[in-house]
Amino acid sequence: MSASTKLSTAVKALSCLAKAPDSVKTSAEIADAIGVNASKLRSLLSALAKQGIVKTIKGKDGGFQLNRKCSEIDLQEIYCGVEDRRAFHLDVHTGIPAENNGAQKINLYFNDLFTEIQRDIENKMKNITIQNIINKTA
Amino acid sequence: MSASTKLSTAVKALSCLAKAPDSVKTSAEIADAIGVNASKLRSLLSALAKQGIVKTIKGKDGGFQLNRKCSEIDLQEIYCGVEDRRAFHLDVHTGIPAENNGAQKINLYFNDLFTEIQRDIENKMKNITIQNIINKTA
DNA sequence: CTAAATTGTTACAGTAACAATAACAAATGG
DNA sequence: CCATTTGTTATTGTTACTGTAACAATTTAG
Repeated sequence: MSASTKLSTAVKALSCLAKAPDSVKTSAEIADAIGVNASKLRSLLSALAKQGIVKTIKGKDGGFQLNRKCSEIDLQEIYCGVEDRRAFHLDVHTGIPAENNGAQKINLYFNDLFTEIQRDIENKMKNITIQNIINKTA
Repeated sequence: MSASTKLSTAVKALSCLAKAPDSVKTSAEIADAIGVNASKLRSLLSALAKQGIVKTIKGKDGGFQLNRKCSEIDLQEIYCGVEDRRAFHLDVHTGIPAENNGAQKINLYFNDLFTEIQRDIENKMKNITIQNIINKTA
């Protein structure tokens, strides 16, 4: 799953849970509703559980449930929970150095630039909550 | 080659050419100087030639040469020349639709969001020229 | 206590993507 | 004609990814 696909899948699952915040839904139910594989979804939701975004209930009659209000869950933390790397990670070619310090300096330049871009993106995502998305897609 | 790697490699090649704007360098010379494969570099530079960023000279004593001043080449057009997709392409999971219009709406939402992010990135890159990078990494 | 259900994680096979290189046709100039 | 260089395609090995299955661990019901 690409990073951006994980993000959108997680949002679909969360907004599915948001339809009945007090009930418990199994991974199979959610997976069926949003059209993804239940096993993949479980690993996604278990990551969100570690972030405290959802609550998991094991065993018979178990499943998943929102752990917070939709207005208190933003895209940035979903992303960070679901992906080990930083948001929209970019990389440069760290090829052979040789005595070639020009290429190395350009690598450093791009590392800085990409870091800056990532920060911009994360700031943008911090301001978008699940509730925002539900409102816009209702 | 990832998109971001192509971009940084292209910048290395261009700043290598910029060291002697009036001379012609072969792909082998440039590849050796920046530490990448000559064949890969040729396909990268041939894309930049189609954009009018570099000039190519085939045959004996041929090679590559800058076609414009460094201050008139920006990162955004390098990126677009070198990558067929748009800058830092992101995608959503376009899984089975079923009667499931909620998930589809979320896909549309993310398509819009990612498009907006791409536009932000491209605007940022438009303001950075090869000359800027040379100055900062000199 | 036993059985059923469910999460959480690992494994796996098949496929796709990628990297690095090689190879060669096309073009060019001497 | 020949040497050289680009531009493109093919090849090969490796890595990554996808979708699925399997199963241990956990929990509740009865």
